[in-house]
Amino acid sequence: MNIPSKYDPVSVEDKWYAYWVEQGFFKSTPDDREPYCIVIPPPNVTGVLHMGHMLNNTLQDVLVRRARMQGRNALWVPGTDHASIATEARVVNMLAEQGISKNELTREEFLKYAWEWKEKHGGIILEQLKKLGASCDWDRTRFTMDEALSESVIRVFVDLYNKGKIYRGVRMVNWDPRALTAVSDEEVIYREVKSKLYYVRYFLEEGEDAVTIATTRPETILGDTAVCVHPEDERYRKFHGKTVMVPLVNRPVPIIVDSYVDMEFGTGALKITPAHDINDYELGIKHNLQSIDIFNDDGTLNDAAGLLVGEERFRARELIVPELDRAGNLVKTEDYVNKVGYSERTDAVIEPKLSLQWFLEMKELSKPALENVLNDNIQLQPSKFKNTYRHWMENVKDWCISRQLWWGHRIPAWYYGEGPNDFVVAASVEEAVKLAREKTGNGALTSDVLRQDEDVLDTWFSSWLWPISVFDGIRYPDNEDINYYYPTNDLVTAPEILFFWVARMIIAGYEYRNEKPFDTVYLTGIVRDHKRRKMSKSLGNSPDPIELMKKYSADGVRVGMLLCSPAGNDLLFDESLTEQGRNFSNKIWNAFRLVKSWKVDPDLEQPAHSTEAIHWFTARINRALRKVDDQFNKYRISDALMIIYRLFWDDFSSWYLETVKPAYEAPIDAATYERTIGFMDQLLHMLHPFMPFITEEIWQLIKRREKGESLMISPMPEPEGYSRKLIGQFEEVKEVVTGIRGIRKDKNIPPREKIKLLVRSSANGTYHSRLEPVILKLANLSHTERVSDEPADAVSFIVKNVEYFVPVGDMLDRGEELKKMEAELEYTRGFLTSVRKKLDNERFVQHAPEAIVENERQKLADAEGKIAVLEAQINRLRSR
RNA sequence: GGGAGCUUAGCUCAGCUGGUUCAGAGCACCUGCCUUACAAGCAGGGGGUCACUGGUUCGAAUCCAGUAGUUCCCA
Repeated sequence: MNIPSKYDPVSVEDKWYAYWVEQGFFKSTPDDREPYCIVIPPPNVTGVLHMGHMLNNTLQDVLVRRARMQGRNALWVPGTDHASIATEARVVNMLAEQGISKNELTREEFLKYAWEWKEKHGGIILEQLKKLGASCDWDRTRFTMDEALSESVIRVFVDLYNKGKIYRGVRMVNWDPRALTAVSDEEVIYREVKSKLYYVRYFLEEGEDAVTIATTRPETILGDTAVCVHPEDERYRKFHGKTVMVPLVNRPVPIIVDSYVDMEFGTGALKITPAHDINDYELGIKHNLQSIDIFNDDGTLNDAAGLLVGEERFRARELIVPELDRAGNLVKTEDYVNKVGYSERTDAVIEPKLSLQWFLEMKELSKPALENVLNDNIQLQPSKFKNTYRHWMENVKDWCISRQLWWGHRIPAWYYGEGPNDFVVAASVEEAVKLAREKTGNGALTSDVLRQDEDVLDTWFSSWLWPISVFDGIRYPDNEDINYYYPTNDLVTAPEILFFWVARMIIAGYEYRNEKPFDTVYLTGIVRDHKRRKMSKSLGNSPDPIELMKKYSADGVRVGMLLCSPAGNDLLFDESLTEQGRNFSNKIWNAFRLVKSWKVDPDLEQPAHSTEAIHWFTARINRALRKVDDQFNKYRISDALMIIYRLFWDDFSSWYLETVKPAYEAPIDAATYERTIGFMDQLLHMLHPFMPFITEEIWQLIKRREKGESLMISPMPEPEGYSRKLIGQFEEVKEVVTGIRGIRKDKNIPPREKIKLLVRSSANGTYHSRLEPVILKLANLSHTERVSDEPADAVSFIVKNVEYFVPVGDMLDRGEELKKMEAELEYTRGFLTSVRKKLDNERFVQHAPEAIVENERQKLADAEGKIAVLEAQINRLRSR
């Protein structure tokens, strides 16, 4: 077999992915095994793969592949969400390019375009995930607007409404004047902008006195209904209870007193516009103030403003300033930097606006969701997010679930009149007619008079059901799938959506299944560039994942992502990481090539060094298996990978293979060969969840495999007991070998030149002669000799309590040797002193645990022994 | 403005309930090697007052308080 010296991932990846799909290895149906289930955080149907998805989905694939190999019935459910605002914006833009305006279209016509767009572009991201190796059960792909899922959403809405949890009300919402819709708090992005602070004088109704306020939004003065000061602010004590006149419109408004006001900010006096500021709104309710809405939906001023009617809000700001100046109200203007909210979708400045929306009451619903995270029934990884979660849940606000859009789940409310309560909520028009007849007492009422609400539901109002609705558990709460897979096991997602998705799924889980939706939430970091900037399209600092995979292979990119991704910490992505991943692939490939190149001679005896290396590596691999288990239990995927990385690269390649490797073109004994193949097999298993492609390729090549066999469904090795002592002894061997190599390098003794090693070990010394063959092989020694005296002209080093000497003849530099030894002597003496100090301290001996004290005594003895040896050596060198 | 977190090697991070020579890993760096698996590599090596100040303790990177810097969440 001709195996190329460089691994070529391109053909390999497509080949094995196709094979896995064709063999149905990703599929899962309920059976009597223990299930392991992940539901994908559904990416936007408008989305294309970015680095955040890469990280997130790599992690999910690692978890699900590992669980599958551990014998669990593993299912990863893929899908997308409909992304109401993003998709609608996308479709509106596309239509605009064709010269079609949305308001020329009927709802039905628009939706037809939207569905066409979805069919054409909606699956891109899922196709891209296949390149990454994602082992999703594609037959179970779901979309939040699939019939079953849509019906579930509507049912839930009706149910919550009937439970009195959903209400319709006027509230302050984040209004996007360009998209003409309310957006949720989470869809508002705050940015610092340079603006101005205007100081404006409000004259008292009676007398000449005035109160000066500072505002960034002078145009809203027209909607002012109070001025507020702090109760303890001496400057304004005399104004309590007085009335001031709103500038320009001369409306008398009260001066109210509230400790909400920040005395340090501006002048310490605050103008109150309940209709256009959320804090003012709350103060308005508290103090029973009038609320005057001066804006139209598109952000222009309306009749209620009284002035500048029809002007756009920012134009109005420019216009009102000179007016205020002319009227003698403007005191001064200052430059000021403040944070302004922008719509995530349209980038329009968000206008706080009172509007009639649908809300879900959260207080009661969220109780079990809070409780079960705090008591770790649901675990957040890392747990630091518990604090944040609690903070949010304890202050949870009602959820505005309506959006003024067409793309999405249309609100199932049906109006039959103009009154505020002239509506019914029902899953179908037939049901609505029935309810409306009951409610009105008009038995002749027909569907003709019913008008369905024009708005749709927030996208999260469908994705909060995701872990249930992908199994159709809302419509059929007792079906086989939901009973088997729910609650799911791990959810992997970004902390950014902890509240508006994760928390809400937990809420829905308890409400509709009376059970958590998942055991553990693994929160990933945010992918940033090496300058800590978030990766974004507009900055152009995000590599294209598909290109990256072409360049470094899917396995390489997976490893690169994982190497830098401790849970919950941001990861600073750099291409050098994927390069490291690719290099690792190549390392694995070459180890495979080496093993594969060996010719077995069945008559050959197993050399002692191989026997010992096999014992050692068996212990080593079992220790690694145990450590990996431990890291996975703690969701430290990055560390788990690093353990395997080092196991393969250092222990297996640099130590084990170098020990058992036969001389060039010499054959290997059968026993060693078999064990080596066995180790390779175990290592491939351990690596597979991280690097599925290269491991499958090698696994298929290393032995003859039958059709239908695959590493991905082959059981993961389980850790067995191992000898810690053996590992420790081998560590000493490594030190000896390294010591000899160091001397070779120092003295320019070529690696190929055989040298001898002299060993001096006292009776209680720990020279492990059983492992000597390993030293002979790795250090390329002719032989070793036990000595009792110090040999002349030799460079020495000490490992544990054994002295080693490499004779170097006249190459010995006495001065240098002395210096080295004296330095070591000095260090050891210092060490001894610190140990003595501890042991001389009676309180230490009394208070510290016996094991610790005993250990200090051992350290003392070791150090004393070492000092004696060093002193003797130094004297010897000096006397020559 | 309220809350949470972080600060350990040039970079990114481990370091659990204080105690094994506890100051670590990976990458980067330096030196020598194209040694017939691998230069995408091999061998060897240097590098940190654990942000600062104080406290608790026989003992602190680890616990407590304060200070500085920094990030995130909420408003």
